[in-house]
Amino acid sequence: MKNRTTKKPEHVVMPQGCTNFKLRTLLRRVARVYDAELSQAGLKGTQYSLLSNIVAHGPVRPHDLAQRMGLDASTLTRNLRVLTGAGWAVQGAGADERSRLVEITEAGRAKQAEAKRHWKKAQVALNAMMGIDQVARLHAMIDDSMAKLNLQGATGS
Amino acid sequence: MKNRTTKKPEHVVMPQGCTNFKLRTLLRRVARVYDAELSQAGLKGTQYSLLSNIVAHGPVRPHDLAQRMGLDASTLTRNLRVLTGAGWAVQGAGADERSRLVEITEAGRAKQAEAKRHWKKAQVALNAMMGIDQVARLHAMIDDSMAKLNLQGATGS
DNA sequence: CTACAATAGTTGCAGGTACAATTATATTAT
DNA sequence: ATAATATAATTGTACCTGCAACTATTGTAG
Repeated sequence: MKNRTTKKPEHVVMPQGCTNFKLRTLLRRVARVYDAELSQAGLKGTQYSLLSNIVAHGPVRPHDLAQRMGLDASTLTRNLRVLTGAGWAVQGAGADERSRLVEITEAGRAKQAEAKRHWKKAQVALNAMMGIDQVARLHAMIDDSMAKLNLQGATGS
Repeated sequence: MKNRTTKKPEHVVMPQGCTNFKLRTLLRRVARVYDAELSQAGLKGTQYSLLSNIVAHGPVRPHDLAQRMGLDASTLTRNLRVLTGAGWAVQGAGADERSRLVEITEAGRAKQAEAKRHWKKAQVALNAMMGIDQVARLHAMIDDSMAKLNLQGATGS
């Protein structure tokens, strides 16, 4: 008899389970890989991301930084506090009296460079564990998902 | 002339960017959809997941619950505290003197049932925003990724 | 000029997360 | 039986996260 599974159906199955939970679980698992490696440079994955973003796009206003990273402004305030406390970034005066400008310090630039080597090792390790094709497809899917969600989230007025 | 793109290449592009950061950003965005809806039942997405897991698999040992959900045991201790504090779950004596048994209460069962309607609305909303095929593919990719990561993570000795 | 609205950043609150260390109990080797 | 080891849960510490409310400043309508 013919194998039914070989005839792939156009009608895709309804998604089973909770996207939120699945995503959360995967993030926890993935973050462990990065955190284990980055801890050797004294950083968490979140801190590395923030530091790198400042290196790449600073000097920058907190507001724009939060926007770019998809963070709540209040979260950024606190995450930034860790970096400034370590002397890796500073808050200067902005064009406005109400805004500031976040800048990287020399120590911050050095720390980011050091941590980048560890980040690379973690990324390569993940690529090896998941398969490089799978990682590339995951990235593409995340990018696409973000684009669609941000479209819907924008106030269309 | 022939279209080059129709000849799909075996060599896939190197993944660009940081999987950890991308995943984290997407989770934050997705969690907003669920949390906004679930807040109408007085729950966070994480609490709903935990509550549902206890409903589905309880009575259960904290250790097994943490394992099943991919949570650190210490995290579970604290997350559980929220549910027991609200009277949605209780910790009974386990078979052992060192272990416990987590059980749902009637109030907990009712709350989960109430919250499930909101969860469903959030999931349907996400399906609509991202496209149902995309969500199904994302789920499949997450499941596959988790399987590969957990294989590598297991101590092969 | 003044009331009102928009923008930028912070704080209060509540909770999520994990690693290291600790406490208590149970199992196993000698 | 006792010491060494393994298992289960918790606590200490530090950080991540977002919503609501607040302060301060800037922009705008009257």
